[in-house]
Amino acid sequence: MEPPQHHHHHQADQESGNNNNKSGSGGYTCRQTSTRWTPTTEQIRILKDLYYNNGVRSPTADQIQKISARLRQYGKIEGKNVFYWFQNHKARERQKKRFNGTTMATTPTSSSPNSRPASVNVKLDQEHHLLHHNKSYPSFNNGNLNHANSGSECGAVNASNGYMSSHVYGSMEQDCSMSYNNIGGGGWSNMDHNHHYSAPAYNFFDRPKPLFGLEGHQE
Amino acid sequence: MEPPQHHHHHQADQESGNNNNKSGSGGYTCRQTSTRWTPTTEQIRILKDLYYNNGVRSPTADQIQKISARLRQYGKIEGKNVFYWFQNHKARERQKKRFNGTTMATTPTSSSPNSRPASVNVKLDQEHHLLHHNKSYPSFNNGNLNHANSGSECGAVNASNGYMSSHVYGSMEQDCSMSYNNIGGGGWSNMDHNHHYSAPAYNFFDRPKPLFGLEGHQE
DNA sequence: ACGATATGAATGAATG
DNA sequence: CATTCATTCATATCGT
Repeated sequence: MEPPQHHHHHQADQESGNNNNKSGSGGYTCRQTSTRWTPTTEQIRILKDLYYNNGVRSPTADQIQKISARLRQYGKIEGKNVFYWFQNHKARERQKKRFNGTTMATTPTSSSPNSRPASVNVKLDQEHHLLHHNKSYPSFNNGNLNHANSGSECGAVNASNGYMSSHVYGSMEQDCSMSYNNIGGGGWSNMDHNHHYSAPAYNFFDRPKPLFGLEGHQE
Repeated sequence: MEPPQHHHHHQADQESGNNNNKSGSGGYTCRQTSTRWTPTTEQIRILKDLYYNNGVRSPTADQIQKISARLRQYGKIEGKNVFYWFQNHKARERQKKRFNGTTMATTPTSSSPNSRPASVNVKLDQEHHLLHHNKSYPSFNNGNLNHANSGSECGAVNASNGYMSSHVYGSMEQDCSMSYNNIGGGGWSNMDHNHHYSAPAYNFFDRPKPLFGLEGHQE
C-alpha cells in the first residue's frame, strides 16, 4: 500500500513531537479518546524505513518492543500498533499485488516496475469479493531473513518476492446449507452432526494436513 | 486491557437452529458466504467462560466435542472452531504480553476464577459487540445440554493456575454469569503511558551484525 | 457534509 | 506453541 515515497494524504507534517491528540474538542490530556492509534509522520517514516530499507516484515516480539520504544519518542504507541502495522502493511502490499493480473484490468497508472505502487487507483472490490480459495502456499522462503545488511539504502529492497498466487477459486458458492468448508476433505468438518459419533474421535486434532499427529496434552 | 471504548466487529448471528437458505433449487447463494465461522455472542461468552472461569486452555478432543456440541445450540460450529478458538485465544494472550514486555502491573489480586474482579466496571465489551437482534446474552438456560455424553466433563477445572483438566465433575452447570473479564490482565494497551523514554533511540534490535541501518531519513 | 479510500484492529484459519 | 496469512470490521482522512 503505502509506497516508500510520500504522496497525497498525509495527516499533517508535524515532524516534531507528537501530534496524536486530535480530539479537537477539549483535548483531554490523559484520556486518549482516540479510538485508534494514529501514527505520526515520523513514526510512519521510521516504520517504512524498517520495512523497505531493512526488510523488516514480521518483526519478532523482541523487535516490536524495541521498535515501539523507539517510536514512542514521537508519540504514543504500543507494541500492538507496531505489530499490526507490519502485518497490515505486508498484507496489503501483497493483496494489491495480487490483484495485478487477475480479474482486474484497471491499471491506468501502468504499474511502473521500479516504482512504488502508488496507491492504486483501481478500486478494489473489497466490497464483495468473496471466495478466495487460495491456499497454496509455496514453500518459498519468506524473505524475512533478518538480513541486517541488505540493501541498507534507499530504493525498494527486494522485499517482495514472487508469491505466485494463481487465484484459483473454485467458484463454489456453497449454499449455506449445513456443511461448511470442507477443506482438504476429511478432517474437521464432521458435518454429520445429526449422527452420533460414538467414537471418542480423538482425531479431533487431526488437522487437514497431518503435521503433528495429535496432542492430548495441555500446556 | 483493551482500550476503553471500542465498538467493533460485525454483526453476524447465525440462526441458532437453522440458518439455511432455500436449500436445493436455485441454490441462491445466501449472503454471508463467509467461509469461516462467525461465533455468536453466546458462543463467545461460553468460550470465554470456559477459558477464564474454568481455565480451559487447550481442551482435549473430548472436551472439544462436548464444547462444540453445546455451542451448537447457538449456531453452527464445528470442533475445529473450538480448537482454533482456544489456540488463538491463548496464543494471543501470550503474544500481547510479549509485545508489551510483561510489564503489566495491572494485576492487583485477580486469580479468582469464580469471581469477577469488582474493579472492572460494567464494561463488558471486551470484544465482540454485536448489535443485532440477537444480542441478548442474559440468562440463557445453560442447563439444557443435549449432549450425547452423560459424562459431561466439559472442562470445568480449577482455573486459578493449574488446571487439571482431565477429569469429570458433575455438569458444569455453573451459572454462566458474565465473568470472562481479563483476569490475566494481559492486554495490548495500557502498559505505560509515560512517553518519556528519552533514551537510546538508536538501539533497535540487537543487531547480530554491527551493520544495522541508520534510519535517519527516507527520502 | 458525504462518499470513497486508506488503514488500524481483530480474529479465524493454517502452517512450521 | 509461535508465527503468519487472509478476511473483515471500524474508523480516520481526504476528495469533491
